[in-house]
Amino acid sequence: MTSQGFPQSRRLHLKNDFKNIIQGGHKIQGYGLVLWWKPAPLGKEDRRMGLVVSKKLGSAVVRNRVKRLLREAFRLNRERLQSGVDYVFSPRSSESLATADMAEDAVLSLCRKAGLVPSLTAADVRSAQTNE
RNA sequence: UUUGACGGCCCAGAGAGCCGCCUUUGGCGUAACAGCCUUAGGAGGAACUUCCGGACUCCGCAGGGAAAUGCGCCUUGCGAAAGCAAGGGCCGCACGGGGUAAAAGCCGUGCGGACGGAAAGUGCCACAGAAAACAUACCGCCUUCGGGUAAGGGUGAAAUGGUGCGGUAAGAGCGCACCGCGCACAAGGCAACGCGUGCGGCAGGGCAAACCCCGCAGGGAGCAAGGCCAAAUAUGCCCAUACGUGUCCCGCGUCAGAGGCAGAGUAGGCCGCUUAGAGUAAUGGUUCUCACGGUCCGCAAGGGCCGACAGAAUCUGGGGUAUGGGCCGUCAAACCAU
RNA sequence: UCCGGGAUGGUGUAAUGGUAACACGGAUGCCUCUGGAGCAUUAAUUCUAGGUUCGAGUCCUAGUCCCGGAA
Repeated sequence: MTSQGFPQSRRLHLKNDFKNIIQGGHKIQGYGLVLWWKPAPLGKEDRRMGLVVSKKLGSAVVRNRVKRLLREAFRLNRERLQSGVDYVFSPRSSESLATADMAEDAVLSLCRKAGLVPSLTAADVRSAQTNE
């Protein structure tokens, strides 16, 4: 079950990374989210993910809640997403991301819309999970 | 017993499975990271607010004084300080009693009070009004026509004490009684204060959360404080080599910079920093069982749904605010029993 | 995290403690054949709650929200 782990190397935490992805990557909105994505630098086959949460979203409790749900949604569905890509999510509405199911739906739907969910891979992963 | 008000105290659901996160112990692993196994720990009563303190750090500073600024009834206790608590005094408001022609003074209960000074000075007091503090005072009243007067009228938040009797040309503390007020003495009290006695016909409007005066406190900034290490680039110095001078060496001079050093210091890193200790920021997700509370459905058994306020960032003492539940005490009302 | 500043019609700004003013915009009416222009009228919990004061947008206290600075 190591595929579901979410160590620090799979997260974005440098200011320059965020700058590059947001300014030089693709952008798509929907489901109460904004997603920027960009192919990762050479040699990085994994999927990395970052979060940008504005203070306008709500109090510290609300912001923490949304961050945790989005992190969980990404962690559980990481294998379905296109590899070798850096993802940056920014929630715009706390109401449309109130529960874990909603956050998972939003992340998957938005990535599918962006063409970042290879359908074959998704089926493979699903069958692999049921086999386990 | 129930409900409500006030005051005080306590908790901030519990257990288990799976998937994860942060810090950390000991190993494996790596050039160094990464990664894997393992040990221990991981949000609050308000962590919120940033309204007052303190520690700590840097800057300033001989000593003294003053200013900005803040605080302000008294005593005691706790405290480093801010502040908190208890008791007392005085003032205001409400209710009740008593009193009166009607009030007030008086007594009791409850609630509230940022509660030193307005006879040190300055300033402001709209509109209305004759006049808002300096009285040559309007209408009026009286008159011996020089003047006297502040009763009555009206304005206003506020008008140079109030009520009654006497008195007078008309009036007026002009005189008297009661009340109010000021000053002195003063039983008592640690004190704030003040039982009471005497004197004074009355000085005196309000605002100091206006400037100000008095007393007390009182340097400034804040962990993004501050300290350490330190690429690149620029600067300075040294210097192998090269060139010039010179017959040659030493020496002197010049250019370039492969090299070395220097102080300052940017990017960056570390310390400050924590038996939670981050630097895109951990403390989570999900399933089951039980408990508590609320709500809905149901005659009932039972079942469904929901779970307050809120998230550490140098540490720490208070104040304030938000909020779910429980316990205790006091008071009030209703019901039941005697 | 630490430290500053602010809040007045829909918007941008005024207002020695004394009737909340101005510009633009909105609505209604007049004028016009209709529209524009013009004229008239109209709309404010001065962020909220207490307090000081005769009287508070202004002074004081507490809270809410917004903006800014510091690596």
